[in-house]
Amino acid sequence: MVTKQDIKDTAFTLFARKGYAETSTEDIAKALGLKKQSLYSHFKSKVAILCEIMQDQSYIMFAEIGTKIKELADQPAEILLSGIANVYISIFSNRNRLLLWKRIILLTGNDEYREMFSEILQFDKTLSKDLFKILKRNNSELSQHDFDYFFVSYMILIFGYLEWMLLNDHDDAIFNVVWRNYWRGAKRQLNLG
Amino acid sequence: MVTKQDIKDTAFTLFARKGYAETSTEDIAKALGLKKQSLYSHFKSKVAILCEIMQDQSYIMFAEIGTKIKELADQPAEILLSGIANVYISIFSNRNRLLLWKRIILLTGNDEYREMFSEILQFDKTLSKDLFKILKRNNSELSQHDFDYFFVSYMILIFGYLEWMLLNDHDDAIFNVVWRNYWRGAKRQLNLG
DNA sequence: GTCTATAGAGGGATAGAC
DNA sequence: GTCTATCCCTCTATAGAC
Repeated sequence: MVTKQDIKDTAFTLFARKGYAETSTEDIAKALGLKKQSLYSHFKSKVAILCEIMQDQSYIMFAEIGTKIKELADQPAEILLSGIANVYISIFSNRNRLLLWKRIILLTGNDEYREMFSEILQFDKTLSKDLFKILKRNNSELSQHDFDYFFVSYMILIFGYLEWMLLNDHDDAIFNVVWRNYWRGAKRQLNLG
Repeated sequence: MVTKQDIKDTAFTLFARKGYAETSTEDIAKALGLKKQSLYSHFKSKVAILCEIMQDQSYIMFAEIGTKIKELADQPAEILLSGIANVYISIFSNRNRLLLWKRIILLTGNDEYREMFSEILQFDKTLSKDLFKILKRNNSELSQHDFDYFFVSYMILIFGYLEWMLLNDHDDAIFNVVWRNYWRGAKRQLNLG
């Protein structure tokens, strides 16, 4: 017997590799040894499968990053920030997860799906607020303005590295070099250098 | 009368905003005031439209970056490298162009399209070779190994910023800050600092 | 929960008149 | 070069038997 989770796992892989529109309900069912009609006992529509998958995925991401922030809140800024960057990398070392997130970002370019995933993609707003509070604690001179500029370059580093991981495998040595060079500039933005 | 270029322009916009699979030949024809069957006098298939569009787009990109490299080959490294980064940004300030390129990268995750666009996406290999030659000219101590590490971080900066532009508009002030911080670390990688 | 049957819409593409 | 007519296929989804 096929469970809801089985369907989500299989659809996750297919949506990630082929794309949502390019994956038919028949593709999903076939991979599970089912007829496509049987999926409708578990989900009311195809898009409902994608929605549940993305809810699970965003929950995982929010939880992992939230945990790491709590764990490192009292550490020096570099430890905290490189720690969070490494959580992003560890989460998206799962190639299918990386592909699916990239696809979801582009789905929101389509009116039909814009509302559906916009909330999930706003996580950086939450992260920005949390980080500012923590960094301000150890450095009361830090202005919102300076932090905002820093945060953009921090996101660019992370998303740039994730983009690179689309075409290359993650490589700790490379990321460490990239991080060290990045941090040399960033710590000045945070008035730490 | 509708020209081939009209069809490419309209399809370009629709493919970029909705996605290739999500755009039907009828969508394209309707936007042009045509019946979908009329497109087949100009193109032999739907995918042929996408291929021609991407050939045009890659030609534009290769030409603009190639021209800038020649123009700045004798300038100091920072002028050359920030100049090329700015050409990328200027090219992809066209939001539809940025969306379409991101979609093409993901299309190659689909077996059906892998071969079709893999060549276009290898441009960074050419760029890497050209830049190494130029930088080596002014700094004969530069090793391939050091350059490779530098080049990864350079691509991460550019692609990270393009990713950021997906969700925000380009902002010269922000890019300049990001670039300055980046360059502080990068010039050491190139033994210039 | 899985199946068969089927609805009903929309997809890409071709033939041939004008 | 654009049209109408048409083909054949695939798609999502529902109804109802087991």
